[in-house]
Amino acid sequence: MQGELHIHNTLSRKKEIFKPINPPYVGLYVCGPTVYSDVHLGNCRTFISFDIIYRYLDHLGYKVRYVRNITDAGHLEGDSDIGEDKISKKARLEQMEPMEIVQKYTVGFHEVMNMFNLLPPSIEPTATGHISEQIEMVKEIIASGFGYESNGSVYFDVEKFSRENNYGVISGRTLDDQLENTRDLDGQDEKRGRLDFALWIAAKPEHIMRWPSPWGWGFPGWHLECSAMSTKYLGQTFDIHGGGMDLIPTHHTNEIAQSVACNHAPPVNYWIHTNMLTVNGVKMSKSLDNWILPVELFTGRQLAKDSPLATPSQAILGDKHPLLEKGFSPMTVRFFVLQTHYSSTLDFSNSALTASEKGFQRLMNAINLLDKLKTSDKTTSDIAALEKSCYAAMNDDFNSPVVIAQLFEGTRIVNSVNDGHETITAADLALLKKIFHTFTYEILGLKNESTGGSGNALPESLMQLILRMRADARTKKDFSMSDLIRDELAKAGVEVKDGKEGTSWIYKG
RNA sequence: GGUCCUGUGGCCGAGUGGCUAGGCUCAGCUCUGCAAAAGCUGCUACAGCGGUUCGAAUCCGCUCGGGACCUCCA
Repeated sequence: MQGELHIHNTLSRKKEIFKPINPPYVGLYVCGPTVYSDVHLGNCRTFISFDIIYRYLDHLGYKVRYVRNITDAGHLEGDSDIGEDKISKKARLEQMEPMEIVQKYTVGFHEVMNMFNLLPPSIEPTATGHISEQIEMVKEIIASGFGYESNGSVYFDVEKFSRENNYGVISGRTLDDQLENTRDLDGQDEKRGRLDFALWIAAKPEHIMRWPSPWGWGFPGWHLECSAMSTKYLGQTFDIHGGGMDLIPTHHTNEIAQSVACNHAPPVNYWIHTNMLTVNGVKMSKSLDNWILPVELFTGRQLAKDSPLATPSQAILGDKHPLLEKGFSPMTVRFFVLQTHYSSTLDFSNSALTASEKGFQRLMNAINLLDKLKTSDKTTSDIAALEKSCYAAMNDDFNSPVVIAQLFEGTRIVNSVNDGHETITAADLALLKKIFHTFTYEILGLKNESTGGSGNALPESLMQLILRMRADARTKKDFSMSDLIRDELAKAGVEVKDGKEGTSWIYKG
């Protein structure tokens, strides 16, 4: 009824018709954050993108098991497999237990996801909670001949794997190309091949985060957790795996190799990768100094240097942020993100955010008007066609910008009916309401932040009183009084809108 | 250096062979005590050069610009 869903698959670099392995069940795995620092806006962009993918699959009636991991161990600092665990390092620097670091940033992550109105995943497994599964997987890989031990660490033999498998199946790169263009890294004596990566890493006694294994005390390699946990919860081959496109050449390449070596089956049917968020055309990343934290974006101010906790509710704010002219609400940011397709780079700028803020308010105003529209015996616009266009857009690889364009067509209809330029039947109005609610709230996951018109009883009755006094003043041509009321309300964040049917108001904050 | 992606109107941003995307800005009009809101109208673009085609922003080639990955990164 809603047509076929097409998904751009990184493996084929083409849009393919989505066919689940075991309908109506769908397995969806997304690489989650490493909780050693705050999530920045670029991370949020990816998770927002997969939130609408999850929501739309759910809307289509699929029973989705959405797994998004928390990486709380095994992610190395530096550019080789001999560095320090990022969480251990942060714990040492902040003089905290590693699990305190993990807890602190996990709580912050959840709070931000909540502000952006993301649905929680079905399962949110942690790497440290699945050490034994990872050890079992390493054993399997060694047994299949693709892993080898060296001084208490275990490495994956990429060249051997490549003889029978396409190691670069997802990156599109050949082994020769990768061998030629890989830097020589220090301290790799333990590895047989320069592309080999760590499955298990031996830890020195002073290392805080370490676990016993058949190869001695150590901790798992970064790529292993996703293979182990996706296999455990979604099976050896599952439907969709997602993540940022910067994960393709290393993390996902190695993840596929491990899974194939262990399970002898391709792990994933559809790979979805989101593009990067840029600032002035350059990727926002943790290593560059151009990142913006959600709490900074919401307030327009910089996080104070001595802010103890990075959860938005506990943050201490300092001066105005150099990249921000003002603060933008979470839903404005979410709307801004969804106005670009997930596969395109999204460039951050104040003017683009401001444009989205106004557009989003216009959309919300139209939704607020829906309940006040008068119906007649004829509809002048094709509402059914609008619904069809919305589904067509979502089915075309989750094209949220086009869905939004359709919702603005709906906005135009609502406003025209409200102005008396167009008419709508009761049945079509019901359909129009359904379209707005389904796509704006349910699928795009937006919510109305402003409380205007019909909201709480007390502010509503107070506002009606004030607006009646203003109307009286206007009737008596006491315009200095009516304008004073309007201007003072504006200062308080309340915008009054005079229409043919009287005056309405909205709180803009 | 290698691999890949990309260049759309004042700004953001869809669109992969023919049919006005959309948002924001700006100008005019309608409505209005004025303003705002809303509606209508206008500004009608596809980096440059060449090729394929009846027809290209869309396919191919070259040139120029931007970016990503190759090292931790969503």
